[in-house]
Amino acid sequence: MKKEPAIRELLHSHNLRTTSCRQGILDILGNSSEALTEQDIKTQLDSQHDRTTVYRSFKTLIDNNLIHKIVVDNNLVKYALNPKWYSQHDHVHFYCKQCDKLVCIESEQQAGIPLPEGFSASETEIIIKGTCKTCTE
Amino acid sequence: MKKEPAIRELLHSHNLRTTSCRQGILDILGNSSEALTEQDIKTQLDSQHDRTTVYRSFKTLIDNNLIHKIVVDNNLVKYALNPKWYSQHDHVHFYCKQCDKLVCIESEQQAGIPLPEGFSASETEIIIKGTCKTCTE
DNA sequence: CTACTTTTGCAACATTGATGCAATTAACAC
DNA sequence: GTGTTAATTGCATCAATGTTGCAAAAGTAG
Repeated sequence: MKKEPAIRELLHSHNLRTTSCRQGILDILGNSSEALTEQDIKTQLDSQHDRTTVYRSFKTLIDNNLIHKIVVDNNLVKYALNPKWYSQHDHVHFYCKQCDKLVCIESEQQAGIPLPEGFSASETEIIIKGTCKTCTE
Repeated sequence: MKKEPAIRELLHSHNLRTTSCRQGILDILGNSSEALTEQDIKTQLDSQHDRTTVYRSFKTLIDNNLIHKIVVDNNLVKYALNPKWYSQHDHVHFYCKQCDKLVCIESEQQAGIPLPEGFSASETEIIIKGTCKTCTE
């Protein structure tokens, strides 16, 4: 759970001003164990903001590597705070088809998919779909 | 390279009528070694079709597992014919950051990403980004 | 508090996904 | 080939989202 001074500091360290929209987004995502949709976040924001402002806030935060965006099934869009291990490991997302939840999973193990001759990989995006723990029980 | 009778037969086996739009899309994708954007396909179609028709044709073909859709970087959308091995193996896409090409890669090896307790996977979507053979040379 | 720079809100526009409905077309039987 | 029927198209229309320009408002440093 991120507190205001921490958020302020985080933004400041990226040369970003502390605005209620950015602060709210980071706070909401920081308190969530799963990725959230734009709607989820908008309804949780205490102050109303223009659509463009929210859009630009997402963009700024993404550009500064504070959050990231995940698209599932080509149309479901969710956002998540970048975890501490964000850049160290392969980034894997798990999507539960039953409850629609999307969570980030730390994967220390390289996926290790063999590529044809001459191809070289720099990034790998993985979305695993299935059933989460809660829905299995 | 798919010929018209083959396409007709393919559509028929899925209880779909042979329309010039569907036929055109399948023909174009069948002759392409890479995934194409909606624009790519539209410009290659000989007859003009309404936006909705093309949209619905994609939808129908996707629903019937004849083609699939790939989203890269959350905004680039491409379509590809479903290869013969489509359902047998993990489906891996390779996206070349330099030339923007997107190709399907057959991956016999399971990605084998470890999931937390209680989570079970049914599908895995993988996009590998990097440099393709042509751009490396 | 002031000055300066960033950020917001609004207008505006493009693209894409999606649906209802009447007109058109494909497929099948004859 | 013609006719019948059901699928498909084209058009209108709407919602959601991405994007930009610009003047007003707000954040920050001194």
